[in-house]
Amino acid sequence: MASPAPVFSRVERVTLNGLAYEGLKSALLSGRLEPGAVLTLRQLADELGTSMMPVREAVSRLAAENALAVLPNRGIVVPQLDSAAAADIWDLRITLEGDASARAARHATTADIEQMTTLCREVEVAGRASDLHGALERNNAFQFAVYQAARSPVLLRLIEVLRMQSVPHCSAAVRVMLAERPAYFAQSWSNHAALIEAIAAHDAEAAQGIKQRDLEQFRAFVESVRSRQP
Amino acid sequence: MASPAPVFSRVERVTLNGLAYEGLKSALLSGRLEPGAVLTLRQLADELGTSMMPVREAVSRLAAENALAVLPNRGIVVPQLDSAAAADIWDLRITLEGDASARAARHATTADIEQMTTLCREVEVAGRASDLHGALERNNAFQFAVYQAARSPVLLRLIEVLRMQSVPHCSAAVRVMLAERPAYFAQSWSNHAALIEAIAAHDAEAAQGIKQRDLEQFRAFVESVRSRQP
DNA sequence: AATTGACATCTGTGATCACAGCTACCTATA
DNA sequence: TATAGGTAGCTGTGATCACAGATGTCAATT
Repeated sequence: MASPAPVFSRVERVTLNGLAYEGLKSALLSGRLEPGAVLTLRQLADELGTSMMPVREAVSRLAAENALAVLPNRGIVVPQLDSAAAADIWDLRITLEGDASARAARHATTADIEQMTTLCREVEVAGRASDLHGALERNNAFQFAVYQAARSPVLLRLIEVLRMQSVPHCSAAVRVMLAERPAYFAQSWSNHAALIEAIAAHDAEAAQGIKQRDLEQFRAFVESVRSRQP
Repeated sequence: MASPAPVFSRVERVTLNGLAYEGLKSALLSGRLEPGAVLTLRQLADELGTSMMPVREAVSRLAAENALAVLPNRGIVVPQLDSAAAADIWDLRITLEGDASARAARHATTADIEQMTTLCREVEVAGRASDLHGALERNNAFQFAVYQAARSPVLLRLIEVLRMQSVPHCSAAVRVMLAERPAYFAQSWSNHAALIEAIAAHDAEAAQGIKQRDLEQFRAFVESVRSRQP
């Protein structure tokens, strides 16, 4: 039942191309890039200490995933979503992240649940310490721990792609939340606790419902902030 | 209500990079590339009459989408899915293509339904004329016409990504089907007719169910062929 | 004073070159 | 004859260069 004793972890080739991609992906997923922000290949290459070549392939990938947009001879921009595109992505996020939560409830191991619990507690600790940036990061890690437990690499990848488009669109709202509404955070903790509970009970439908309601709530919040400050 | 009279269609920049990507995507989606087939950048560049540069960016994108795999210093290969990966992709195809069919039922216009009907009839005509390759191509066009009617560019893109991984895995089974089981085709026509009917009636649940059953059937067929000839 | 034109400067795109890594073939050895 | 070792010929990766296109500035013109 256990694997036959993995003495060595498989070595994986690392390319500058891949590093550039991971760096940009992480910047997008953690909300460090604002919509409308303009980058250039040369600037990114300088920051990475490489030539333009690896960066342009990374950007090319991100552009294919609509996570970045290339302005012909003007630079690279983080796309600004109109409301139709945003709604499109929200709907799919709710479908797929709900689905992933349900699958996590079906397949999560004890170790998975332990990790979720740990991360969830770390979010809480960071929140209480008013380390909001840290709380956000832990929060992200928690959610991806859930999706990882779904045991579907393809689904995980799709969720990543959707989030790379969605997160920048939410970053303004997140800033508002951190500044004005730390109470909103507390609510999300209780959501997380309920989610873990459902997953631990292997109740797929409950997990899916909790996650979807959580996302709907957040979506409504983001939209209310956007309508307030256009 | 109508748009304000578009006199000129927006010009779109075309790059060799994009052309290479589209060419490879089309080859994958139409089943012209077998799993295990090995390509090289230089060969692809020669075929396109360009340098390696545009090709490698296109390949880089496809590799990021798991539609191609890069063997470090050995070439580029169309991935062979193990049964776990195949099951993963099938599950998601059934979810998302079912979802798209439901959305199509909600949003399809008269023009959409007309186009579906036309394409469906063309599949039938090609099938009767024993133009199996043409029938396959029309069949693909029909399905994407449905998904296009879902009015969700993001969902359409996700389906494309999944299909690029799935189609090569099915190509052997499709070959068997064309050779030995043309009757299977007839069945798919009736599925298509029922799907159009449900969409025309704006019955989202029915459309979703029909599409999902259709895919389950095809999945079972593909798996039976694979287990027969490993 | 307003408008038009040209130019300097920046961008991404594509081509070419250099290089390290992996295979597979082939030879020399036991 | 079987095996080990070396080498030649591929591969993708990365760097550098050349170029066309878009933009914003600034001056000349009306």
